[in-house]
Amino acid sequence: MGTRERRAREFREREAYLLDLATELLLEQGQDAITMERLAARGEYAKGTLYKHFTCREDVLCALACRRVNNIAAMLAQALSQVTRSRDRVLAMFVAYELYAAQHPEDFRLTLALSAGSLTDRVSADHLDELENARQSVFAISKALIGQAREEGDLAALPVSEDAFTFALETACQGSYMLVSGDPELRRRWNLPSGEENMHALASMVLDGVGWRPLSADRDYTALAASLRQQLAPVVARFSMNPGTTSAT
Amino acid sequence: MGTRERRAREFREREAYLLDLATELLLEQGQDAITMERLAARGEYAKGTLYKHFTCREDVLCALACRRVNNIAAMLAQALSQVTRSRDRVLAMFVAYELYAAQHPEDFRLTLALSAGSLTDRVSADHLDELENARQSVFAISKALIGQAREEGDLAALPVSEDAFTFALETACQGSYMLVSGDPELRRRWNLPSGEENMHALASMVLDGVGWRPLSADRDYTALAASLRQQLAPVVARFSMNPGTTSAT
DNA sequence: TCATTTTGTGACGGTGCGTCACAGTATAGG
DNA sequence: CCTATACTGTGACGCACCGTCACAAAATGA
Repeated sequence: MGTRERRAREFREREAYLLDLATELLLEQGQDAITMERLAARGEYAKGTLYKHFTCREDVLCALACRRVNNIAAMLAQALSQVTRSRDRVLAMFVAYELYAAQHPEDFRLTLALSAGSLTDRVSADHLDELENARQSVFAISKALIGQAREEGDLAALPVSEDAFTFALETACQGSYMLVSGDPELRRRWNLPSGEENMHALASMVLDGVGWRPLSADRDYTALAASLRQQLAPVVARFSMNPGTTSAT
Repeated sequence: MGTRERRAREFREREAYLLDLATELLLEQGQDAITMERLAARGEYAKGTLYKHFTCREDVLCALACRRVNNIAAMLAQALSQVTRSRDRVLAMFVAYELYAAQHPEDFRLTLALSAGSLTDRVSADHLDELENARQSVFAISKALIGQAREEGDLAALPVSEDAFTFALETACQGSYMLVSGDPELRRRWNLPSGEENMHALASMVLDGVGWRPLSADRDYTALAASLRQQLAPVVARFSMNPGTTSAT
């Protein structure tokens, strides 16, 4: 009698169910609406049961963020498969990020909220680990791109370690979306042609600065970005935020 | 009889007093400790009075952030006055930011928390405006540097508008500190030589990429950064977070 | 069938928010 | 100096949410 296994499975399924509920709340009313109270009221389990899965409210947000980050990683992987040359792929990554951010501003809000409070204290070690792993898988994508570029001879020397460069790329990307999504008016105030254009310009500068070939002088990345935007829109849209996307089956 | 004026002055003084209290709470117990409840309990005014000044809790955080941003702007201005050449000054700005971030991690937390929730709804228009102005004054510093570089012929052409470039610089800087201060373990996991070194490397890449002279090949910015770090430490420390720093007198 | 273990519950004490009717105090006019 | 009026300050109140815990219900297996 596999009682043990069945119990474990049911537990996982219920967690997925609860996270689906949380996702609904997030989409309908924003992250502040994700409360233990409402989760219990809307779903079929009482508050006490919720605390069998999550140590606290932040733990729910953390688990939710984890799903999202995994989803982003999958989305990026798919987007990158559309082009071949390493620098084109970097651009594809930026474009995909941008499209995703436009479709799911709440995702970034979630990330910010988690960064703002100190997680480590109250969140369960399990969910924290899971989130960290998910983040690693996103970073791994950038890192693989750098590896590819070096192999193919498009990127000769780096002034810093590959890890540090990976980190810098991600950092710049997320920082930009933070400012933009944090205050939608910011873009207007600063006469930024558009969030996208700005990001690509920054990316161009960094990549040119580091000598990642073909340099922007040798290839029309603006045009490429435009066409990628067309091409990737449906791909990104497929990774929407509807509940269950990343649930176990 | 300047009754009107006196009242207005007293009002401003009380607001400063309340923000001093909030700062104490922030320093002692973190931003979650800043509640209307405790502010009223610790200070000499009742809750109802607090709501004469602030529309809600977030409004307090907003006003507090405003003070901080102004303080950072002042600090940066001072730091930049230590060197003359434009690109050196950019480096000084990065170093100053870094030193400040190390000394006041709570500042960044505050910024993140404000970006995570939608301010515009509940925060008073006054405080929001003030915060926006404060931010502008920080951006203005970066922008002035770009102006200087162009005037002096150290920066020929930009692939984007000056505003966009300014924005990109700030963005990258803040994004990095977000990731680092959000999760102190991140640095360790990624074998980042150090947060500073990483930031400077990124800055170097961007500045080289955009052709801001002298290029890093022509000048030892690593050594300059190290010496700036020594030189600026006491300057930055002077702009500490003790209450009243930015109060009206 | 029933003792035992596991799972699920929701009432409870506590904290914090934002409001509002009222108490207290200053101002100015008589 | 007194009083009517306007302004300022208050804290109790209703509400929402958190996280806990003693107990109820159900599943297990002997």
